[in-house]
Amino acid sequence: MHAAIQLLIRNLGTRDSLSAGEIELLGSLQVREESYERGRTFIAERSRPEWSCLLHTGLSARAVDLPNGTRQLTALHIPGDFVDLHGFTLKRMDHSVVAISACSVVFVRHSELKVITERAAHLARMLWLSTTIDAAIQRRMTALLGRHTPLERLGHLLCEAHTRLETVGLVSEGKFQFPITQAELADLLGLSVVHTNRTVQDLRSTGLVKWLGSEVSVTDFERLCRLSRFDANYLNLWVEPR
Amino acid sequence: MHAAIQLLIRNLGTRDSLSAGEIELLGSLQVREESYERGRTFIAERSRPEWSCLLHTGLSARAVDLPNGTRQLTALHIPGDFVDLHGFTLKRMDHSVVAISACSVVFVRHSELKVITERAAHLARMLWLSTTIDAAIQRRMTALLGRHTPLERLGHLLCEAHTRLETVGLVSEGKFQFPITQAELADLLGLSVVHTNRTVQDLRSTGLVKWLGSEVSVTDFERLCRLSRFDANYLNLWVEPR
DNA sequence: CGAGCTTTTGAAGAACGTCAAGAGTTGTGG
DNA sequence: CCACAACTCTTGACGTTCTTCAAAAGCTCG
Repeated sequence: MHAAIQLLIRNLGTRDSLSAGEIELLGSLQVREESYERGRTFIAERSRPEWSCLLHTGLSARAVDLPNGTRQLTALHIPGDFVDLHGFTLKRMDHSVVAISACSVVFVRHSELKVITERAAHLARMLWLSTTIDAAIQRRMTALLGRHTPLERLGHLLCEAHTRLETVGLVSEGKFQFPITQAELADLLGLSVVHTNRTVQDLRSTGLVKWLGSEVSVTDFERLCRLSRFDANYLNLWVEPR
Repeated sequence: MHAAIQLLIRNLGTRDSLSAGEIELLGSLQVREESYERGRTFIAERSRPEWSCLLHTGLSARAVDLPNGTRQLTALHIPGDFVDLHGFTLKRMDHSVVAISACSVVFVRHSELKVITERAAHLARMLWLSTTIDAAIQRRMTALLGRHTPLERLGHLLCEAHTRLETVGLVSEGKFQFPITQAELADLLGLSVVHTNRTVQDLRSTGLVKWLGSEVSVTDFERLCRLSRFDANYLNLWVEPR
């Protein structure tokens, strides 16, 4: 079984237990693996993919490009995320997907996903759940951009990254790799690069986070959550029949 | 068959054709109808509904309430929207749903939706699609708040409302009912009430829109789209096998 | 070592929020 | 049918936040 599929199983498994048959079915999916260098747009807006992609390693983001040359990154994805499952139902992309760091990505055929909806209803609901959790994350992002200060947005992003990375085993002693430039952060937070830089400095000066190069170390997660008004409820991190 | 279910069929039917059997299945769903006065929160954050709601008449919105007493409205819903289908997979609400105008709402049991996923895979994919289109709308909203001017946000909101209301037959001669206060608009656009008011006046002064009381009349949709950088692609308004 | 990125700093101006108050509108009860 | 209360919309003044522009400093990779 491909390691990316194992991450997906771990990801889904934090929301409901999967049967042996379901795990076997996921393991039997034919996958195509690709690697992309940093900055590469590997799924284009308006394209009609016949495969959905699952992030194996690295960071990727959904991007909405605007006519005036700027862009908004609307979501950040981590290993184990079934990034482009939305494309399975949407057919035509309304956004693009870019590699924030070097990425290794695994593709699954839509035709195989369709079979899952026909023969494995519970597993299909789990994949559906994966897209609705993405939507819940997107809602939180909307609220952050609409009604939160830059410092809260940045802190919230780190709280969320910390929490999600932990579920796939990519946090140790509060530390995790977070290879993203401040220009990309700016596109995520809806700020200018200059103000993003000042916000990063503000956050550093709280002492709750150490951030050197691409390594982030959260030294006081509890207080960072309070500062950022972060509450993990929306991530649905509990096991329950779905 | 309940009129709200007919609206849903019309809504889904703009994305793929439904078979007679699927329509019959939707028509056979047991529904519970409720009416709510303007301003009422009828699904609470953190609640665990066992029913999903479908908007029949009126406007409703998803709301994320913030600790400091403000809120962000993250989505606006119109008749025919299966507003709380997200709750079917999420189980516990990450946001609340409020009536923007007086609303009539129809509820469907999660247990019946579960049966659809087990016995009607294509219809289930259509419901899944409904939630991923919601997610696409949410992405657009995120981009609006992050990288668009207040005038573009407001214009885009009207373009989207116009387009979506048209698919359920609620626009005639460019006119539609849009019963929302400027305070609620402010919570949607991520602005203060004062600035929202000035933005509404800016939009009126373009002459592209007439907006008196709760009636909006778009006098030049094409130019309003260009002003707002609106492109309906993300609404998935074409029929295609899904 | 040097080119090209990334981060950082300063200064000036535009955009947006807040506060305060007046004008208009709607709904209700006498 | 009118009067009043409560909400909604509008305007002005002022302060803060954030962007833009420009440039320097630091870092990375050939």
